[in-house]
Amino acid sequence: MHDLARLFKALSDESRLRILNLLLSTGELCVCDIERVLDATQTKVSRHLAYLKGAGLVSDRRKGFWMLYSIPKTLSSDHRLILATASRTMQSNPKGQHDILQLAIDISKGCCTTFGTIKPKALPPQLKHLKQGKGEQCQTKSENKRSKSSTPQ
Amino acid sequence: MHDLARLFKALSDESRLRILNLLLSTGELCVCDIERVLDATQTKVSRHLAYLKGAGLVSDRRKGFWMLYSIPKTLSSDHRLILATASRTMQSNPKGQHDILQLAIDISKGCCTTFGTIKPKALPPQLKHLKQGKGEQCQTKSENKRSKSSTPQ
DNA sequence: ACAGTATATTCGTATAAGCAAATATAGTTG
DNA sequence: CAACTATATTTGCTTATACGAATATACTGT
Repeated sequence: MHDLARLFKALSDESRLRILNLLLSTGELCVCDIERVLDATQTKVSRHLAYLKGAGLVSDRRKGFWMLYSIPKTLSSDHRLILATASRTMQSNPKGQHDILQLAIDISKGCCTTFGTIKPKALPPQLKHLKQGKGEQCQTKSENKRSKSSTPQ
Repeated sequence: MHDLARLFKALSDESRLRILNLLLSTGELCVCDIERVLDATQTKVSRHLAYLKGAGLVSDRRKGFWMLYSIPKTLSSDHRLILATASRTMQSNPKGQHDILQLAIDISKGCCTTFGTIKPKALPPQLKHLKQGKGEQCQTKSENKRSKSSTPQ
C-alpha cells in the first residue's frame, strides 16, 4: 500500500500531471518542448522529470543534445490502470486540453524540437493532422531569454 | 488540473488510503474502529480523517459519542472514477486485504464499536457472513494503553 | 581542445506534511 | 453539574517538497 501512496504522491503535483498528460499524448518529448508548453523554467521541468523517473513513471533516453522522456512500456498493472484513469480525467480537463493544443501549435509553427529537429517526420497519433512549420514565429522560453540580452528573435 | 493534483495528494498517504479502503468496504465507521484496525493513535487517525474531509473524500455525522465517517454519495465524477480505481487496487493489495480481514475479526470478536454498539444488526455487504461477538477477547488499542499502567491484557 | 546547446544538480530558502504528547471540545449519563 | 467517553485541536518538532538562481555535466560541431 506504501507503493500505491508513493504513486499518488508522484501524481499530486500539477506540473507533473501536465507533463504526464503531454507524454501520454505524444509518446516522447524533450525537456525544452515541455518547458515551452508549460511555460515553466528548465530547472522546474527537469526536477519534476527526475521525480517522475524516480517513481518509475517516465523513462528517458538520450538523443544527441536532447533527453527524450516517455512513459515506459513496462509499468506495473496498478500503475498502468491508475495512469490510464488519470489520463482520462486530464483529457477532459481545460488545462490538459490547453497543453495538448499548445503543443500542436508549437509543432505547426515549427518551434517544437522533438517533432521538428529531432524527429522531422514522426508525429504522434493524436496530432497527425498537423503540418509542421519551420520555427519562424515561435515564442519560446529561450527567445525570451535572448530578448533580454540583445537580439529579440 | 490543480484540483486533480489535490485529489491525488489526499491519496498520497498510506494511512489515508487504508482508511478509505475500510470506508469503501464497510460504508461507515467510527474513529476508534479505524484506530484499532490500523493500529494507529487516535490523533493520527483523526488528523487524516480531517484531511480527507477537507478534500471532500469523506463526510461525517455524529451518533451519540461517536463520529461516523463515510464516503459521500455526492462525489464529482472525476473523484468517483479515481476512487473506484484506487479501490480496485487496494482490494488486491496485501495490506488492504489484511485491514478488511482485521475488521471482520474485530466484528466477530465483538470489539468493533460501529458494528457492535452503534449498529448491532447492520453489517456491510462484504461482511454479511460474520456473526458478531460480545467483545470479550479484544485486543484494542485502549487495552494496550491500560496494559502499560497496570493490568496487562 | 573549445565554444555552444540541452539538461541536471546544488544551494539556499520557504512552505507543507507528518508525528506524538498534551489539551480542548462535544456529547452522554448519573 | 460532574464524571466520563469519543473525538478534535494545539504545540513543538522533524522531515519532505517546491522553487529560482547559479553552477555543473554531457554531448555536439568545429
